[in-house]
Amino acid sequence: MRLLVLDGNSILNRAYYGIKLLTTKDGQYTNAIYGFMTTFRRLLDESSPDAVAVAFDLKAPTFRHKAYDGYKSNRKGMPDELAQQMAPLKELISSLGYKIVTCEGFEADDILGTLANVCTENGDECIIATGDRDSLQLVSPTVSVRIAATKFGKPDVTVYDEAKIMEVYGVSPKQLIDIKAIQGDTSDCIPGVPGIGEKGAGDLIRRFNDLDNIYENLETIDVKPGIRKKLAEGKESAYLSRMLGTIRTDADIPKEINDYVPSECDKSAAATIMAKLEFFSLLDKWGLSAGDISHISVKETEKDDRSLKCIKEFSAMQLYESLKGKSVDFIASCDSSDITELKLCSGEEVYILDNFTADFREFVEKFLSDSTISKRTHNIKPVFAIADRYDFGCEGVTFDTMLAAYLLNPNASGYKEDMLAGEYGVVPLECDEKTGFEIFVPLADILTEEIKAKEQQKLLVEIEIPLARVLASMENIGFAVDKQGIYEYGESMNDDIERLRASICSQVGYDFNINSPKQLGSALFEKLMLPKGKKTKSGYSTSAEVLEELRDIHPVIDEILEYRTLTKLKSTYCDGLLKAVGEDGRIHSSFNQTETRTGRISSTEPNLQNIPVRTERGREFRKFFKAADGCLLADADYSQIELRVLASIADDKNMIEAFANDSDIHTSTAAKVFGLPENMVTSQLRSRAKAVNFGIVYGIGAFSLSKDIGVSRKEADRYIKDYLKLYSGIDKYMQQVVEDAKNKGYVTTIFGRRRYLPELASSNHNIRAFGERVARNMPIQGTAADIIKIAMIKVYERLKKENMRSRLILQVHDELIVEAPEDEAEKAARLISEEMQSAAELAVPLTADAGVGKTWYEAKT
DNA sequence: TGACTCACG
DNA sequence: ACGTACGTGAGTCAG
Repeated sequence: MRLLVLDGNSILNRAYYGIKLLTTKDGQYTNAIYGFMTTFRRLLDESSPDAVAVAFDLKAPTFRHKAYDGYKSNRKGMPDELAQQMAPLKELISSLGYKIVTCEGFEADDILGTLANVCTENGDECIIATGDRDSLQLVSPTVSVRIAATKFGKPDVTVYDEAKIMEVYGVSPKQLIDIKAIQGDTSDCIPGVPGIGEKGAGDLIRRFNDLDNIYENLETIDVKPGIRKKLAEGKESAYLSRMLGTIRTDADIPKEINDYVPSECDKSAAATIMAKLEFFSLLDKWGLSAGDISHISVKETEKDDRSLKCIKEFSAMQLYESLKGKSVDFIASCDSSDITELKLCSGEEVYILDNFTADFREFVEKFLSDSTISKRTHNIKPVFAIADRYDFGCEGVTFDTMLAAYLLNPNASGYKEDMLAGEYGVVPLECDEKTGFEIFVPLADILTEEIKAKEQQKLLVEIEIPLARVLASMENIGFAVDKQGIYEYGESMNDDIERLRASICSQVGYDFNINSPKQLGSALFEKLMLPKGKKTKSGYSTSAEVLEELRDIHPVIDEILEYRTLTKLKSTYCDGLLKAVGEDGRIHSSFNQTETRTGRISSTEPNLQNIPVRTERGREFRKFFKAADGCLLADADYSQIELRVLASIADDKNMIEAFANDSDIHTSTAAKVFGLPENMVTSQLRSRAKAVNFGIVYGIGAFSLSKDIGVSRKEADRYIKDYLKLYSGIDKYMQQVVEDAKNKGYVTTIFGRRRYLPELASSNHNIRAFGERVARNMPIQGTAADIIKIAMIKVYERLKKENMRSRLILQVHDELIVEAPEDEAEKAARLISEEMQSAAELAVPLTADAGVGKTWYEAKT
């Protein structure tokens, strides 16, 4: 038999400190449970035990030896964020079928010791898993210890058997107790022999075997007089320490291994707990699925007495007539280009229509385009896309559970319906058939209430839902590219890349893969012995930032940077984009509306929001992004939208005035901060002021600012102080927003978009500091995101209203691109910048600069 | 699959 | 004493 014994407290503790704080949206902390479960899973997979025991302290702190009151008295109690994770974890472990073991008067350690002892006696194999090195003393021929740590959020396990302990410590497991008896352990309040530490203690035991032998022969052993004296004086303490440091093996717990064989997993209970904890990614790893999540258990009292009934016999067109003016929920199944099935729910009646239904096409078009029918669904964008493609309307959409759930909590990892149902405690309706509505209807009802309660109705109905239509249209239209041009550009780089590769390898002295940070690191820092800068988790950093420092030291560095630039351009942009060109010669990126925590949209497959621009060579690439034949591109971007939003939110007199006067904000800032007239501001001073302005938006620290602009930390600190004195409204706002966030647990944009900040409650300084920066940044970045979303909707609607053939095709956070027939292009450019400027009324004017050109390169001003 | 690097706002 | 700016996505390596 093989028994796996976990030290629950210790592993939970390691997980807590190793993983950034996570919470569910109700504020239940979950990071330690998550880390524990990942480690647990890994231990099970690695050791395939026949039996498993999870040991916990009964209550913390317990006293192992009443005789010594000081024991563990200086151990801090567990932080509350950790303590409240204990109960759900135990529940989860039990529901998965594993035994939890506790024992009055004994710590988890002692349970480990007792079970290890049982196994040693019976000849069973025992694997102890803990985060605590104390347990290494339990190792025997049949007992091994796995030290489980959570490093950077990942489980990490080191196996210790007798040989490994000998290799690391040079002693047997039992001798570890004697080393500790001399060395002591402040965290456990074990005094040891004062004046002798790790090195001395190890040395003594390695040479003289054990504590008894040392004291029996104290006068004759070969040690320095000072050590002998300390040993003599510390004798009593040493023996006390040995007693304290010895793990007990007599806990009163079941000693039959068969008692620990896992019982069957209660799938429904386990999946439901995981859903409540929002651990959807764990379901699969524990052999569970979303289908196991029980929706019943949550709020029995609020059970809905509605029930649904599937209507089989009906005529599609009569049904359509009867739905006019009603509220209808629908679930559309789509293939790559069309709706294949449409399920409807009106009141308590459910209808299912598909390709075999008579008049299916006609019904779909009439139903979707009828604005008198108020519609709710989950994920409306693909439906808008189909309606757009076949040019029938899709009107009357009043609610989207996916978009609503995103607004309620943009931190979630996903927005699938069954996940949401688990999260929001949905109780399914009674239904004579599984249709999806038994979950969807109550979910939509709950989310509707939540959205109202949080006053996000307008955000949903006036921004996100209309935006989905715009995004669908942008995806359908795509961006025309010069495929041949991209290909030739890529081919033309091959020779340069090969030349650089050969030159770099010859300078290093051997062939290696320059793309591998590991191989490059050893080439630079071991072969060429260049001074190493920052380290990463797995070796030397070879980032551009580090290499930049080495530029003057070795000529190969420039070539590596050049090589990196070229291969990046080739693989990500040439090869990557070519793969994404559709049969129509256009790139149809996807725009994700529920991805970012700030409210921005993101672009994937391919990402068109990171096409190079900062260097001329990269910017050339935009020459391949072109307007269709007979068309031009009109491009407009906001000028300093984030700083304008900041000036407005913070209501800062000085900054508002600067924008009102249409000053160059960075020059104006420099002039004021450095006390010069504007015409005396050098480009260096301007660029420093610009860096401070950026830093302020990001939540700033003096260290990062100094690194960014290459001044001393002290000087950077001065800049920030002067800046905040000058812009005192911003100073006040930055303090206020963090305080509010700590009180409320979230921050908001001026349009009511929220982001929850569990990080602010962390006891870890770094995590908390991160939360504070986010609190300062999100209202700014998020409000800017809201504004451009409004602008996109306005541009889309206005183009339609004016019967123009120009179409919005891309958004890059503060920039919009429209493809316009040549004769409309100038008008389109004016129209975009007008709509962008009037998208929101701030305390400062919004400005947007527009340009027109055949390619993106030309159009961008 | 995660780490690293680097492209963008 | 610690670690170091906000928000993304993609390609590559290596375990």
